[in-house]
This record gives sequence, C-alpha cells and structure tokens, in this order.
Amino acid sequence: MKPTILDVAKHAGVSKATVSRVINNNPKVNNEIRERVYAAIEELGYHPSAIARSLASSTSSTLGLILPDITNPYFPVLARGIEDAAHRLGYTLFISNTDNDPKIEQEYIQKMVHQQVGGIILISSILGEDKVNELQELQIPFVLCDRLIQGSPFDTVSIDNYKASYEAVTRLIEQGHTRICHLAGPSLVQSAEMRKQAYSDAMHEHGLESFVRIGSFTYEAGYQLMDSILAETKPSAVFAANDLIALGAMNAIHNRGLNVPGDIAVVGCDDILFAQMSNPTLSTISVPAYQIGVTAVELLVERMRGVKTSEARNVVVEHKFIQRESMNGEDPRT
Amino acid sequence: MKPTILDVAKHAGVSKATVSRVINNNPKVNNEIRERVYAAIEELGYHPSAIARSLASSTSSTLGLILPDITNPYFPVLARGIEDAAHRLGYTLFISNTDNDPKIEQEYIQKMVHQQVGGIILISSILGEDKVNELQELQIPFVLCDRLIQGSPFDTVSIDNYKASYEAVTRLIEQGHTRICHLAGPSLVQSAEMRKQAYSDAMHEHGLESFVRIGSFTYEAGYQLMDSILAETKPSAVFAANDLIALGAMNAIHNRGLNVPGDIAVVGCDDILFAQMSNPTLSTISVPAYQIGVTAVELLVERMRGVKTSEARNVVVEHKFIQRESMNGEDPRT
DNA sequence: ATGAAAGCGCTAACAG
DNA sequence: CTGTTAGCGCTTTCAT
Repeated sequence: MKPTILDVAKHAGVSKATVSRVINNNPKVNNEIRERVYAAIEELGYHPSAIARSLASSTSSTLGLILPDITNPYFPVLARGIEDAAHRLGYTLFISNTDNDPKIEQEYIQKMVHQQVGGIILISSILGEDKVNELQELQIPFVLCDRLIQGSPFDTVSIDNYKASYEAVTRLIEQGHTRICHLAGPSLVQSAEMRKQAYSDAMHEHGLESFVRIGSFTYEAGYQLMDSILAETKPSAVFAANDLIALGAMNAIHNRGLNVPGDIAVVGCDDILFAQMSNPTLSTISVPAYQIGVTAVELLVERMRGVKTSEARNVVVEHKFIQRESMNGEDPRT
Repeated sequence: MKPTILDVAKHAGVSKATVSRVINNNPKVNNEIRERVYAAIEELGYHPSAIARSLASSTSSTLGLILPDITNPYFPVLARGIEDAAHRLGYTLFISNTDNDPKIEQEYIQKMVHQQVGGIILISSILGEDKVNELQELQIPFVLCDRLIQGSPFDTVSIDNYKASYEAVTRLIEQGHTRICHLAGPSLVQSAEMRKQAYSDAMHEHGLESFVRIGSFTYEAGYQLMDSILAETKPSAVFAANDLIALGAMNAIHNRGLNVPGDIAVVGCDDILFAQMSNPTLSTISVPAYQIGVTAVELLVERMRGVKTSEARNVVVEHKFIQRESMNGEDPRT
C-alpha cells in the first residue's frame, strides 16, 4: 500500500496535523521536527493525495480547459500556453473539445465542476446573457479567451479583433484593392462576428461594397467558398476570418489557374504554423496564442486565490499584421 | 451550498446508503424508492462529487494523457481521439506535454498519480527496462502509443513503423531512385529509430548506400538538414521521418531553385492535415491517429475494469501509403 | 431491500 | 509550536 499521512506521522513520531503543516509549508513548525518529517517522507516515498486534500480543504489543484477543437491548428498553441502556465503554478489541467456545440459545452462544464476544478478557461461559441447567468451560479472562476462578451462579469483575454481586422482590410484598400471579399467564420462565434463587422465597416467607410460569405473555420470551407465565388466573379483580394480558410481559398484560386497574389491577394488571421510554410506564404494577423494562454491562467489563478472583489478584467493582447507573399506591394508603414 | 448526498437522503426520506445505491445503479433497490430518490435528486439539482467518490471507493473517473507536444500537428488528432473516447466512456481527461524530456515526463506521471487517475496513456520517448520497472511499481494501468517497447508488460497501440517505412523506401526504389536520403527524428524516440532502421535495411537489401541525417521532428530541422545536404550533394529522393520534416525539406529544395518532384521526390510520414494542403501535395504514410487514440482508451479502460490477468496486448493498426504530387510516377500497385 | 456506522486521506479549528 | 478531534462527501461492510 502507498503510505498515508498517518504512516509518515508515526514514522516521524509526530501527529498527522504536524505532517500536514509541514507539507503545506506552514511556518510555525519547529525546524528539528520539520527535518524529521521530511526524512520520514523521503524514506517512505510519501506523496499526499491530491484528492483527499481537495475533499478536506475544498480547494483544488486542477484547472479545466474547454475549447472548440484541438484539431484546429490555432488551439494547440493556446493550449500549450495554458498547460505550461498551469503546471508552473502547480495545477493539473483537464481538457475537452466542444465543436462549438452549446449542449456539449454545457455538459463538459458540468463534468468539470463535478471534478471540482478550481477554475475553468473557456473558449465558448455564444455567450448570451442567460448563459452568463448560468455560469455565475456555478460559483467557480471562469476566464474567457478569444471570444468576449460585452460587460460580462468574467475576466477575458483576447486581441482586439475588430481593430486588427479593420487594419488588415485597410491595408488591402491602401494597396489599391476595391473588390475585396470576406470569408467569414460561423456567426455564432463572437470573434468571427467581430471580424466580419470590422470588414464591413472598413469597406463602407471607404465607400466600397461588402461581399461576405460565411462558412466554418476550416480549410474545406475556405476552398468551397472561394471556388463558388470564382464561379461567378473575380475579386482582387480576400480577407479570410482565419488562416485555415485563407489557405483553402488560396488553393481554390490556384486550382482555377489564377495566381496569388498576382490575380488575387489573400490575407488570413491567426498566424498558424503553416501560414509561413505555404507557397506562397500567407499574410495574416498574428495572434499571440501562447501568451493568451499564459495570461488566462494567471488571471484565473488570481481569482481562485481570492480576488473575488475586483471588477472583471479585460486583457487585450497585441496583435501584429504580418505581410508575406500572398499580398503584393510595400508595407505601407515602411 | 451545493446539495450533498445527505440532503438528497433526507429529502427522499431514505438513508445515504440507499441514495448511493441508486446513483450507482445497484439493482437491488425497490422501484418506488428509486423513483423517490430520483425525484429528490432532480429537485435539489444534486450531482455527486467525483472527488469524494474517488476517495471513498479508491476508483477514479479520470484518465491521463502524456504526450511530447500538442503543438506538433500529429498529436492533436491523436488527442482528439483519446478525448472523445474518454468522454464517451465516462472519463475526464488530464493532459500534459513533456517535450520528450524524460525528467519532465517522470514528473508529470507522478503528478497524475497523485491526482489518482485511473490510468495513463503515454507517448514516451525512451523506455528502457528501468523505466518500465518504475512504471510497473506505480500499480496503475498504462497504455503506450506510437512508441513501443519489445516485450514490455504494457498494452500498446501503433502502426507497424518498420513495415510502413520499408514499404515507402521500396516505393522510391521501384520508381528508379537510387540516391535516397533519410531525414531521421531524434534517436531517443523509438518510432524514429524504427523508421531509420527500416530505411537502412531497405537500402542495404537493394544494394544501395544509406545516407542519414538526424534532427528533431520539426519543420525547421527539416529545412536545415535538407539545406545542408544540398550544399554538398543532390539526392534524387528524400524519405523524412515525419511530415513536418518533409515539408521543411521541400521548402529548402524550392529555395535552392530545385523542383519537387522533378529534381527530388519527397515522402513524409503521418499524413497531417497540411500534407494535402502543401504545394506540391506531400506523399506520405497515413497514420490513423484518431483511431489509435480511441483504441488506446478502450484498452486502458478494459485494464482499469480489471483485466489485470491477461497478457500485454499489442495492437497494430493499419497504415496506408498515400501517393501525392511530391513523388513521381505511377503507383506501382496499379 | 434498507439502514447504521466506519472510514478513504487529508485539513482545520481548538486546546494546551 | 504541537496534538486532539471533527469532519469533507461518498462507499461499503455488516446487520436487520
């Protein structure tokens, strides 16, 4: 049998309470005794049971991560940031995929609550007011990544999707493009919605006409959408809601015998690994996914340690436009 | 406060034990009482605490996944298979990344043991005999993915790396290539080692000379390795230990003004999403990562439910060679 | 078929 | 500073 705290106590000739104090770094323990306990722990190869600890203290050493789909290349980087930060702070991480399905999302949130996680990092699709209320009743800290919600009571971390997208579209316009179309993500997804809105506004404010197609955040969707567009008309530039869509669009363009960026310029969003590996390389909005993950964990852990009082904090991290081969011309900033 | 089993018991006018029986689907409970308990559960919105359950029953509803790096595009698919299967069977999943560092790996295994996971799916780098013994002493079920070990006591799931690689190299040889080089993965990694071995054997058995370069499983490594090779000599084909390396090699070839497959054919392994998106598309060995994940969980859960007796099971899943544009010529099988 | 009681491994007052 | 005593929420004998 694995040794318990009682075994250690006996072995060291002290009480359970003292051992407990030692492993919790309680300062008021006599040094000599502390050493004895450490020795006993060492000799027996004792490790406290995280589960018993949680039950007794109703605290937790686990965090939950709920995201749409780890298979989408943007999320592994985010997840890695979260995982690294979580471990650094002493937490173990649960993970689950929702495919942006609100039902599944709800189910997994419940599941994690039953596992008594200390907090949850949520990359949610839609967050209506009712949903927010539900989450609040759970009485456990949440941090929202990427998908924000106006005036929610939760901490959030994200880039400024609106600003980033507005800039990207403006770049294209400045380079002389007028027939720019937008390949948008699912309208349930807040970030997709922001990007679309920014595109429309930018076009409108430059007296240009919007042309939007909506699909899922996948390569296939990008390919299909672009291919069907090319069947009717030929825009001079495409702003895609993410890199996967952009990459799909780029291939559709090639397969129609057209050239990127010669015939059509393409811009994506996220800066996934393959944006710099494609041919031509993909211009995109760089999103610091890893950093978003780290920040999310830090906010969450602060909350868990008792920052219940303070207001919701909305951290906006810096994005960066990356000009690569899929887009012509000078960087207007140089 | 969240309701406990005692609240439910009182509300239903029964004992805690009876409620426990109901939620555990113990058949010997009077139907009428069972209904009453269900009603009470419903009314109070009761959910059992997974943590208290584990402590009392010393069973567990959690699984651990320990892998090298979720950021490597092969692993998200594996992880998704594992996660889906785990949830389907009622388990919640812990995850952590080791970067193939044995120290970190050991640390995370310990961490999960302290979390009292019911079993662990491990994608380990090296597994010496000593390591195997260590794991066995933990007294908890392990399933090994991708990286096998001859005669280990653990269940394993993987493709036949040797056979798959031997086939791939043979394909190249059959297409007339004689100067084939191999870009291998880290020698600590068992799968990389098998692929290298198969390459060498295939070359040798066809009277050809081996030419191996070793690097990490990354795009950058592939690029660098290939670029340095081209500085000295020009092979006619490259077999890379994974797709990331292959993609890097392909770009290095392009940047030297050479053509794939015209000047040099390239073959990878894994069939990650981007193998079919690159230009030219990448020929590769398709590894059913999702299915490997699902199978691993199934084996693990069987073990957890008590298949302690049976021998280690080594499941070999089917790979498939996928010929795409990065390789010339007819499929020899057609 | 149901209840009473002990206990899983640990923490947390409360004394002293 | 250290030990004693209760639990945390649930499962699990053992009676009945």
